[in-house]
Amino acid sequence: MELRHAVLGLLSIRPMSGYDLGRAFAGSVAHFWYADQSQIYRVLDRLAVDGAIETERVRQEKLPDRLVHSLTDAGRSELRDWLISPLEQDRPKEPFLARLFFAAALSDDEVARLLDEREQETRKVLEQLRAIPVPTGDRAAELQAATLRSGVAHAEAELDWLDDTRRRHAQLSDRR
Amino acid sequence: MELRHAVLGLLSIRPMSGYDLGRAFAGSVAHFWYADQSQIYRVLDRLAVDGAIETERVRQEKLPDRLVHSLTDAGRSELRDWLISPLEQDRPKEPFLARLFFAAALSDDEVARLLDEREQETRKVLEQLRAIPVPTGDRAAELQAATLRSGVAHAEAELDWLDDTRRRHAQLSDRR
DNA sequence: CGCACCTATAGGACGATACAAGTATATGCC
DNA sequence: GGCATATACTTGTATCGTCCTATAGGTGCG
Repeated sequence: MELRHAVLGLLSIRPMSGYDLGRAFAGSVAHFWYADQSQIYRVLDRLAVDGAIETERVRQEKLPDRLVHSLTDAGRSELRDWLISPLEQDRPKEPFLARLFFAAALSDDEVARLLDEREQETRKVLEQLRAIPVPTGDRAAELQAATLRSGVAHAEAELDWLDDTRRRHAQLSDRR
Repeated sequence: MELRHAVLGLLSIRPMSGYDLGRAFAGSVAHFWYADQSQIYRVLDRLAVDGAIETERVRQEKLPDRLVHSLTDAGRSELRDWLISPLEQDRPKEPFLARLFFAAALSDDEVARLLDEREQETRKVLEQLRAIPVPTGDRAAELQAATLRSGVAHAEAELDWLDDTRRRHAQLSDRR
């Protein structure tokens, strides 16, 4: 049900086509939400059936028509209800941490490689976050900017932790 | 497919019943993996069919029999292959950040409440992490302890970010 | 006895998801 | 024309995940 809310949220900002939504999930909200293309359209179908959105076909020159979706009052109301509802229960699934937890079967080199790979990914995420234009100007923009700062803070914490973990792991290797 | 790997990982530590696995997912690995009870048994069934585990019925006094599952060579090999395979692509789904991103429709109080609730959850997570006994003694234990330290580092980063975000939000409210 | 809780395992129904494949139009290049 | 890329939308299918339900045995309490 959660992609539904993310889509409602994006449509609250402005009316969008499925393709626009796909681009948003690949860009401006990629730091906190991923969505698969086929899922996006499925969610839109359901939202339309439920009366949460309405759809207008917009013709374009030299490009295929777009189906532009906008929130209905019901959709806006549903979004608001979700925003003020209790936070979801945290149900972590962290493959990297799982790998590290069970990594005793690996050699020191293999563990070091795992940590290196994680660092590379983390630095890449940090770059991507820094490439997202920071919204400015009003309260909505500030709230959006806060999500980017969260991403940066967590990536930086991860890099610090990686340094620490590498140091500890190296000491353990030396002692063995 | 990822719960499968987590189960293989746990069984690499020692043979366990489905119930034991359930307790591990609620306890010693809760900080990085959640698993639903019914999924656990389903995964075990599949692992057995695939030859990755073998199962022994163990009788107990005053308690029901247990079905204790242990890794086969194939299962151990599968786990190892996963551990050294490339890291999974990060596909975030962060309901809290989504809520914050789309929170312009909320009042200042409602936003503040959202941040408060997030803080409470984060403090709870921190407590839970601190309640997990820190494994010590060997390399495997150190790797496991590293995952706990990651959890703590991220929770602390989150609390810092919350302070900062609250401050910024308060300033914005004052200016409005 | 019923209830609560624990140990222990299993399945149903439904929705969500990942990954793959498909359709259509347009432009540019070989 | 075929291929690549972009814009735009759609569907198939197997698996996964959630939440609910069920079974069985044991202990302790009112």
